[in-house]
Amino acid sequence: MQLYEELVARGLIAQVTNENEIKEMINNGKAVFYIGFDPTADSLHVGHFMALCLMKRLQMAGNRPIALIGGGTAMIGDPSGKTDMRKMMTTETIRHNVECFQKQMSKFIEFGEGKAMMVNNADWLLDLNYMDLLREVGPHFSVNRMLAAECYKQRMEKGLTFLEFNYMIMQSFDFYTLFQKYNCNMQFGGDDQWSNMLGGTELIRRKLGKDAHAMTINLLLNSEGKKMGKTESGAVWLDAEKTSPYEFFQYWRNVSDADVIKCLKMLTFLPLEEIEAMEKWEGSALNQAKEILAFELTQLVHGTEAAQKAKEAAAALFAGGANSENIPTTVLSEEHFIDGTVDILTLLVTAGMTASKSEARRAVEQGGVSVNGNKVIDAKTVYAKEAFAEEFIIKKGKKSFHKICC
RNA sequence: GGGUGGAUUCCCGAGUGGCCAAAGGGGGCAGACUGUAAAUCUGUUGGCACCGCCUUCGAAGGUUCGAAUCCUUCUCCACCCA
Repeated sequence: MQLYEELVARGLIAQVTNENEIKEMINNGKAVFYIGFDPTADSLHVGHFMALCLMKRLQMAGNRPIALIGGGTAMIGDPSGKTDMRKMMTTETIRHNVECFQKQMSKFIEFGEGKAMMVNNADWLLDLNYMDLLREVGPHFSVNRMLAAECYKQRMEKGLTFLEFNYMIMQSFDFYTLFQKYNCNMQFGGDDQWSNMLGGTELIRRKLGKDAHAMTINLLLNSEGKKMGKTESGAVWLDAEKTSPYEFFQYWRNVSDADVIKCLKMLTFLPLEEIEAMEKWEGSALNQAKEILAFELTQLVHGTEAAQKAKEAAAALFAGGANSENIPTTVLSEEHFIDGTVDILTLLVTAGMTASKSEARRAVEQGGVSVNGNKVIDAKTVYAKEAFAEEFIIKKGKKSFHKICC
C-alpha cells in the first residue's frame, strides 16, 4: 500500500485540491510541503502531534517537510473555528512560545541539511510594508468571497475584527513566500484551515500562474463530534511538565469504546492489519486495545521508558494499590503542618486533586475519597507527620490517584 | 459620528428594589451500576473558620435601611443609519 492510500485508509485525509496530482507527488516523494503551527501556547498539543506524524510519514516517503512556526501570524490570531474574538498575545509571549515549539518539534522531526526545515513567518511578515503588501496581494482577494468562506461565516454572527480578517491573507502570503523561496508546492493542515489554505493556492495561481496544492487532515473528533485532546483542565499537552506521562497515558486509556479504533488508525504507526484485527474485539476486550493505544502514544511522545512506567503505575493502582512509583506525587513541606498534623482537605488541595477546600469537603462527604484504600468518612480527619513515612496514596473518585510524601 | 439593544456564576440563559450565592439547561465533580467504556438513576456544583461569615451579576461612583435590579460616568459587543 502506498502512502496516499494508507492515509486514506487511516481516515486522515479530509479535503484535497487535486487528488490525482497529490497522490502522484507524495507517493513518489516529489512534494515540498509545509505545515503551519501558530505558537498560541507554550507547548504543542495533540492536534499538533497529528500534524507532526503526518509530516513524519511524508518524510519517510521521501518528501521534504517544512515546519512553519507562526511567529508572525500569531500576532493576528486565527479566527477559524473560534466563536469569540481571541485575546491578542503580547510579543514576548509569542517569542517565548516560539522557542518552546522549536524545542519540542525537534524531538519528533529531524531537522537539518537535506532533512526537514524549520522556518518562522515572523521573518517575512513582521517587516512587511502596508502599502506594498496591499498593492501586491490586495487585488487578488475578493472580500465577497472571503466573507463567504466557512471560517468567517461563523464569525459574521458574533463579530469579526479587521485584524482577524487579515489572517487568511497572511497565511496565503506565507504559502506564496515559501513557494518562491523553497519551491514549496503543497500545504497541509487541519481541516479547519481549508479556506486559509485555498487562499494561498489561489494567490500563487494569480500572481505566478503556477499550481500549488493543499490537503487537509481530519480533525480528531470523538464519537460525539467533539474535538479530542481536551480535558476539563485544558488541553492534553505534549510537554511532560504540563501533562505528565501518567496523565497522558490515562487520557488515552480512557477513551470511549467508539473511539479506540479511530484513534489507533489516526494517531499510531501500528500497521493497519493489526488495527483491523482489533476491530473485531468486543466488549471488555476493547480495554486491551485502549491499553495498546495509550502505550503507543505515550511511547511516541515521551519515550519507551516513560510509557512503560506509566503503564505499570496504572496497572498497579487499578489492580489494587501496591507499589506505585510513577504516579503524580506531591511533597509536603513544613508549612503544610499545623501542630504536626495535616487535614485531609488541605492534602486534596495541595495535591491539586480539588480546586478548593469546599470542593474537597464535598468529595469527602459524598464518600469519594480514600487513603491507602480506606474510605475517609470525616472531613476533619487529620494525619500526623509519621503517616507519610509509609506509602500514602489518596484516591479521589474512581480514577484519580495521587501520592503524598514528606 | 448618530440611534437602538446588550454585558449575570465554567458555558447558555432566567432574574428589573428585600423571599438572591442568584431559576432552568449544558458541562464538571461524587455515589450506584460497570469493563479505568457508554447509557441510566441519585446527590452536588462561589469561597471560608460551613447551622454562621465573606466575596460575586462589565468597571467606577451615587440614591436607598436595603441594589444583579434605580441614577451618573466609563469600557466592551451586536444591530441600524452615516
